[in-house]
Amino acid sequence: MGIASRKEREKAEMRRLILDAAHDIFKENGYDGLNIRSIAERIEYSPATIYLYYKDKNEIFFALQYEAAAAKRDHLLPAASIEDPWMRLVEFGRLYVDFGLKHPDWYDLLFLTRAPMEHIENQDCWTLGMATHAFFVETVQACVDARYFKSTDSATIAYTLWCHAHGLVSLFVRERMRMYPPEERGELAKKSFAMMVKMAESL
Amino acid sequence: MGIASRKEREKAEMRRLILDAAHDIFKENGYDGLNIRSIAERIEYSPATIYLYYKDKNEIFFALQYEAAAAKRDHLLPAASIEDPWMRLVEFGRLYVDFGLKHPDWYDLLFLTRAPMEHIENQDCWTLGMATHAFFVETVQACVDARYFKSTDSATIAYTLWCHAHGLVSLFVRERMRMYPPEERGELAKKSFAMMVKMAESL
DNA sequence: CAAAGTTACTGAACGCTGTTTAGTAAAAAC
DNA sequence: GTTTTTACTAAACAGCGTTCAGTAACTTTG
Repeated sequence: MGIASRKEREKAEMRRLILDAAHDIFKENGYDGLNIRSIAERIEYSPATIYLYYKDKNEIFFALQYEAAAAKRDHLLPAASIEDPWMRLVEFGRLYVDFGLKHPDWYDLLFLTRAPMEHIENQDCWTLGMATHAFFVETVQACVDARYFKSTDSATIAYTLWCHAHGLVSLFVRERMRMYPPEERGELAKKSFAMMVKMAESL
Repeated sequence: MGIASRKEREKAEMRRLILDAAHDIFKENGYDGLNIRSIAERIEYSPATIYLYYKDKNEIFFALQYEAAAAKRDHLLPAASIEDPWMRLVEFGRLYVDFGLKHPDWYDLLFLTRAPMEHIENQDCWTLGMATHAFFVETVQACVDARYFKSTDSATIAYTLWCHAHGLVSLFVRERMRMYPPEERGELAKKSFAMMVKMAESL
């Protein structure tokens, strides 16, 4: 029992060690700088060893995505405690955009990476993301229930708001805003968010 | 003179040959399937020959981006002839989303690829994209001038509309809509676009 | 405690990328 | 006809994800 459980613990520790290294490298050098050999070098093991703990690079990628999803959830958490559904929705949106602009690499990992989406539905990161998304949709539904909107199509409302926020962050993250001077971009994002809130009020 | 100009012509033809091959491979196998060796094989030259006509893969990538930008411009062209600025704006938006959903690979190439953005401002594809973007902003301005909106901040209006359209297409292209059944996605996109139009009317 | 069996790890390789270099054969210039 | 320039390629390099045979340490067994 003792030895078996120690082995199990060591296995988990090693997986953690690998993931932490991957995490650090990703933060320092982005997705492109992250490769098996760089992880191996950092933890002072051979590249082959990585494969004894993770099936392939995708598995590490999914684990990283989970970290990002958890960070996003934590970032949005303060909004959850706001009583008024409309205020909660606005703050949720503000924090969503804030997360994207503050952590472009993580937002990228979560929403803009092409990577291995094949079976992402079965991954923890997807489950976690879904929970956050469900909370968002529920908040919109709460607004509908409280007659904050004329429209009652909460699904479309939620989706439309998400499209705007996601588009806003995506244009930032993938640097498609070069037609606007860098110093104006933040202001423009704020104005656009405010405009969207205003528009939603008269929805 | 004769020989020099023939050589020049042959050089241009070869560049065209390479680009067409790259274009076909991209359409068939996506960005990931596109590599120097596959281009070389298709045109029946050695990989090294490619480098006599294009500095590196990025240069081919930029040329492809230009093709995509041209295809997008052509797709949006029908909107340009609509007299009424508001009708023109709505049709422009509709066609923009339509282009993204019909040609996800090209939209990806234009707006979602991480790739070499360093000096894209100097590239033809950027210039072309800017022209299209300028037309869009001008249309919004025309709407403002014709008092279609209460707000007069045309820059923010244009940006907000773009964010929504871009977000909508991006979520499709990068497959982040798996929480919605496939058969509902198209309908949801349509509803969301209609909602955004409605919201813009009361802007 | 020693022998046998199992586990953890690695060096070296494979096949795939983008890219460079040295060399060759044909075309052009003289 | 000789020399120079051009067009092209085979082979290699470095870096990637991944696999495999082999080794050394640890665990179990007698």
